[in-house]
Amino acid sequence: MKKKITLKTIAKELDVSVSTVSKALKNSSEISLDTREKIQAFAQLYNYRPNNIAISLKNRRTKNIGVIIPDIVHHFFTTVFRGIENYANAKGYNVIVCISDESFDKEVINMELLANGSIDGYIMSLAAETQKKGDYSHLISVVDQGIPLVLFDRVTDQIQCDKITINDEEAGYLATKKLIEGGSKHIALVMNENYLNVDAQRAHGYYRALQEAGLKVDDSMILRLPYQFEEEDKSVQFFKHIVIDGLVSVNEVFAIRCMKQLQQLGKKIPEDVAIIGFTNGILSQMANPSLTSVMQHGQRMGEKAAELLIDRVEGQLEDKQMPFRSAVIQAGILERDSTR
Amino acid sequence: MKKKITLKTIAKELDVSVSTVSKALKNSSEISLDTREKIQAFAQLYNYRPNNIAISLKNRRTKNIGVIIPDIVHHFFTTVFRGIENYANAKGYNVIVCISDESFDKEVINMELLANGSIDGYIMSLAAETQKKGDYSHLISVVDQGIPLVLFDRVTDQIQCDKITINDEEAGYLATKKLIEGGSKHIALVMNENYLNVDAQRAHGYYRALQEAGLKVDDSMILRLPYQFEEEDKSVQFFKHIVIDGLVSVNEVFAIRCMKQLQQLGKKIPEDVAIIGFTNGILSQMANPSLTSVMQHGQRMGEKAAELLIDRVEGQLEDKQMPFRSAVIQAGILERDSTR
DNA sequence: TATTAACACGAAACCGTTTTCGTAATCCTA
DNA sequence: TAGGATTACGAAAACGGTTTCGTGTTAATA
Repeated sequence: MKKKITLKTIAKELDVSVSTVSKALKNSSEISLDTREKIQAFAQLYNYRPNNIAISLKNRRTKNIGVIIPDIVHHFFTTVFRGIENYANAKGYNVIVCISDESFDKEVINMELLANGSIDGYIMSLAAETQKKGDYSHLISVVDQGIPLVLFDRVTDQIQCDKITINDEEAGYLATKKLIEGGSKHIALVMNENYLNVDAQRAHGYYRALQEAGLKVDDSMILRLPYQFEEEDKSVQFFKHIVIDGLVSVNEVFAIRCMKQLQQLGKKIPEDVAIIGFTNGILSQMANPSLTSVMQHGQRMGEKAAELLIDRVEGQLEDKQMPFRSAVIQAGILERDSTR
Repeated sequence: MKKKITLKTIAKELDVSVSTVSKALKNSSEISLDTREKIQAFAQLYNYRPNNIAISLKNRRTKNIGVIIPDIVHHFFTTVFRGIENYANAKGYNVIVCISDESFDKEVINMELLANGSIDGYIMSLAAETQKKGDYSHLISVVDQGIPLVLFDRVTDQIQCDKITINDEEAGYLATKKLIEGGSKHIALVMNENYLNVDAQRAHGYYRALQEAGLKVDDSMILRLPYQFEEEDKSVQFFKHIVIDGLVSVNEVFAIRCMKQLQQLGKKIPEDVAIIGFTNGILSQMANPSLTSVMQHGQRMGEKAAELLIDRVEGQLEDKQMPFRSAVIQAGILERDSTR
């Protein structure tokens, strides 16, 4: 087992000072070519790599970014994460991930865990519980300390920071309009039983489209589901009692779950009921019939989030004053076989 | 914006030495009760938190673990990751994730990125390209340096380290046997076109089950697919030319893809063709009919991997000599509606 | 030949902790 | 009251780098 090699080791071995070694390895012209070559050769031979931690301490920055997301087993977050990782790695940053599991407490603990110098900034999407509770003190504290923070998808007005979302209201509107254009008149909306700002936005769009088309807006057409699948699902009762010919879902999981139940009730998709979901994941692709869905461009969102964060982190180094930015990614509809 | 507060700040403010502050905050009896209380109160008031980086440098350990996986948009890896994160966080460790994207070069770069003190150890699953290439020098180098390494799922005999897998051969055997017991006689096997040790193991099990049942083993019954979906899929031709009544797939994505194509050819599942897949993900649950599958217990695997790694990291601190361990998680079959 | 400039390198401070060791001041004991 | 023991704290080294500022030696200039 090889021992770790440090500047000190090299210095001792070559009988020069630590500073000389450091400079030589940076190819500083302050050091004679002879010495430089000798030191570099030695370092190469023993495969010297500077200790990141020491450099972090010295520079007061880690080149790590912290990502806190509600869930990882979820196609949308997974694609966002891939985007973040992509961009960050290209810029020489590492990504530390924590999962809040939709829990407020876990979110707070995770932020604490990363707070003390482990990272240069956060990228987050709020836990459902946090949004419900409306308690953002942990975020405020971070922002107060001047630690860069980027919020994506599940954002809040309560915090002043960089944000990145899709145009949820409009996407909800367009999705609903798509069904209306296909001839649907009784359109259900399926959303999370927990309050989420994105769901609320999408619901606005849904309402707007209905009103514009002169269709009746009726709260009994709204189905709220838990994210975890339960056997005696509320949706079973819902579909038995409510007659619909269209369905908008705020995510693909609910859409597919509902599609299956409608099929079991003998409905044909899209002939009897047209369905459109959010999140264009593997589930949407593989469903039978495949699901028309709103593309959220998760990867692009992740890349943009990382870009905003790293911009700010590096801006801070030069004492640059930057206003907070809000980027909006335009969602698009990918038409497949579940709509007409 | 609040300035960062350090031991030095406190020391200066309270007119004591840094060492006194440090000890007082650890409640050392070396410091008088009076002074201790004063310092603790001050620290509390200004919300002092020790700098993790400085502690890492001092302790020569980071409490970070590096995870390198081929893909994150993949249910199995995602659940393993959740298990790792779970266990690690509970032990006070952070998780840094890198994605190799099945590429050898990226794997090497990612390892390098984390190599120099950023983490206390690695948890990895090999990229397809790495397994194909058979070049493990980057892993050898890590092991040589005495950095703990745990390999999961996609492992190799070439490296001496802790490993964790499922009983792939047997799972392949049982899956195939399940179809045979359901009456299937012409069973296809679908696997990745890239070489993966897990696929090879599962294929062994498949062969063994066929032989045991006296069924013909025929390489034309093996379909190799790219992980990325392509429109003019090889499988189309395959299913047109080969008559089958059973299908074993090494993952759920291939299984669902094939199921859909068979359905389009007018086959009934499971009456005409029974299907069983690996990876019990959301896709399997939501498919129509739902997919019988081999549960890989990804989360448990992740937890176990983290346990092995942290054990070794902390064992190293006490100079404990530990033999390398290989844990095997028993896979199980979850029967749903795609088999008879 | 005296003065200065250029060159090549080292000492030391610094980043924020922890920890060992030393030492004044007080206390107890014989 | 001299002696050792105890208490309460500080100085300094260490972790592994970077960087500023000297400084001794040689080379160039007047």
